[in-house]
Amino acid sequence: MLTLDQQFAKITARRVDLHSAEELKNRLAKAQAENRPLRVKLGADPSAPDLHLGHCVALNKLREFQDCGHTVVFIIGDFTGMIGDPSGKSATRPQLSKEQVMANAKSYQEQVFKILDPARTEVRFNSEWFGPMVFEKVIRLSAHVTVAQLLARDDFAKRYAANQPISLVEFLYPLVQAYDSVMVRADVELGGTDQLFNLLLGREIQKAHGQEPQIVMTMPLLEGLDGVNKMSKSLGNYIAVNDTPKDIFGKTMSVSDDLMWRYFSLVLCLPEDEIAALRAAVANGTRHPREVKDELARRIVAKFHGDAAGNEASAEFARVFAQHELPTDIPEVVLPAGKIGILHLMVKAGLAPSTSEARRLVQAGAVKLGDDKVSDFRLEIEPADGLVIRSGKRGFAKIRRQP
RNA sequence: GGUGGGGUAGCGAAGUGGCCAACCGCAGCAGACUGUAAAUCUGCCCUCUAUGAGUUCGAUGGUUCGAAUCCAUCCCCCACCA
Repeated sequence: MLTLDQQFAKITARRVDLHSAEELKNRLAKAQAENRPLRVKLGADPSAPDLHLGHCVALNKLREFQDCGHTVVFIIGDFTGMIGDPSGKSATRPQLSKEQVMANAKSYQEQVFKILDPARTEVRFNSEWFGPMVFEKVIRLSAHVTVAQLLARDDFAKRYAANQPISLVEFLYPLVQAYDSVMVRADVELGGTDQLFNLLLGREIQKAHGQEPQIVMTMPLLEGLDGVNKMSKSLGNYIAVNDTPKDIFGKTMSVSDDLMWRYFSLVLCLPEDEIAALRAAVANGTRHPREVKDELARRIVAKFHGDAAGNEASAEFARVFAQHELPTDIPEVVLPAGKIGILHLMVKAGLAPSTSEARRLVQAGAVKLGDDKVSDFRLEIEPADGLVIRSGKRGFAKIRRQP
């Protein structure tokens, strides 16, 4: 059992904002005195069931709360998901059917429990309270915020200044999220730094409902594979928790050296002093950055697929990219007898989306048949069984002749 | 309701009768360099039965030898004023 100070230290590690440290200490003490766990809330949008490492930053934190004995209240925003954004302006808020929402929620839970402890998690759907809500209540709720307050939110402020549209729906969503906190009686709410406004609004709305305001804590946003933007599905710079070990490993290896420390901290929750030691080792040349990154990648794979998968992915990676050997699992293309043009062969093998693209690849010198570089895109071959075509560094296909 | 500004390839953004498959930037892909790094440099970046052809510039119809560009109708978006 951790002391209150130990709990506090664990819980507040890596955070950005905390409102307020004082309140959190008091609340932790009170919880212990009353022998009840804190209720720690996290909201999830049910439109995108692809959980990635960016989401893990907050999930890891929730897990730390659980390890201290607290309860996570995981809210699935099915109500808002089913409304969507009727103005059609937001790609992140498509309108979803009940079935879709349920399906997404299910896969959400499967993914979330790779990190969270199901025994200490309460899953709630916000349609439970928003479904039956009457309009009068909505209006009363909206009376708690002013337009100026909303416009103070960073992204709204920017868009407003740039004459970009902001729909009323978007104005309403922070209120929805805030009211969730009231309904689940949240003690703490967690989010990325971009959520700060919404989380703080939760405090106001709770106070208005006679509740003690939740403690608000924000976590850093993890940069994605491009090293600049926050990791997100729409930018395609993400590592999904459901990616194959091979993909997780490969993508992690492409993270820049500068950024990898953040992955150690935010994804693996490695203590700061250990990270500092690793950095020092790399800086003074005792350890090679590639090797350290290999360890990072191995551990991330292990987190989701187990240690064995991590080691395997590492070995496979070394074999294919360091020693330039063929991977063990090359997809096969089944071909009938007869000649085939190289471009069509590539499209058929899934190495290029169109013959135009295949031609570009050939002209760029990216294509190899066996060990020979293909220099003429008009090349026609009589494909041999077992012949390997390569496209770039990571495209492989093996020919299989139809008998 | 009024006024003004818009809708161009994944995104942003030029082009306002032929030189336009459409400048440029970002993203993406490949090559070089490497540690599959990152950064940098170079090339590519609608499709195809491919030194040619086909389909693109909100939609439809029209003018013209020729339209992303002109005209008509329609659809959609944005800001400002009320």
